[in-house]
Amino acid sequence: MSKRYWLMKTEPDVFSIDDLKRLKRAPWEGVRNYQARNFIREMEIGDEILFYHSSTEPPGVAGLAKVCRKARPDPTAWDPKSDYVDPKASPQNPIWMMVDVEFMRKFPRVVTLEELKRSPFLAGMLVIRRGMRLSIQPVEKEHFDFIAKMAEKPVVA
DNA sequence: GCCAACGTTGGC
DNA sequence: GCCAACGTTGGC
Repeated sequence: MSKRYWLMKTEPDVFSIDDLKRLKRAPWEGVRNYQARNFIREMEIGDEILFYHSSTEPPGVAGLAKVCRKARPDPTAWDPKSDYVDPKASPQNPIWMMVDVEFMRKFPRVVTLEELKRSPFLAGMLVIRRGMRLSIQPVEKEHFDFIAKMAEKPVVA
């Protein structure tokens, strides 16, 4: 199975690229959407991730990470103290899964959602679609590479 | 803070 | 199984 590419959204107030840089590796907890969960199941070690900051100003891709541990049950689903608790989940029926992710790098600048929308090359990316709330999305390698390059260049006005 | 878009829930 | 009501996401 060849390497795949993903975009993963997080609110930086909750978990940011700086948090991952400090921790080096971390479990990606709290995914509570079936479509996103199914993508988590497909992830392989070494898959690369666009680390996307949402609900912040500006929203955009803040850096890169990679999958460093395959999917396993997300124990926060049955932790009553967790914000992500789901009464239907239990150790016998975990429902929700998580992978561990490893820091690769923080971009010298955020590649903003606005820039992604403006780039003809990136037309068709899921993240720029109106109403797209999916927190984990597959990404084309060409788009992934292009965004990594954008991060190294100044914003085109 | 607003609200469009979408997912989930639950009555029927 | 339909679909209205409700809750959440996340850009703006």
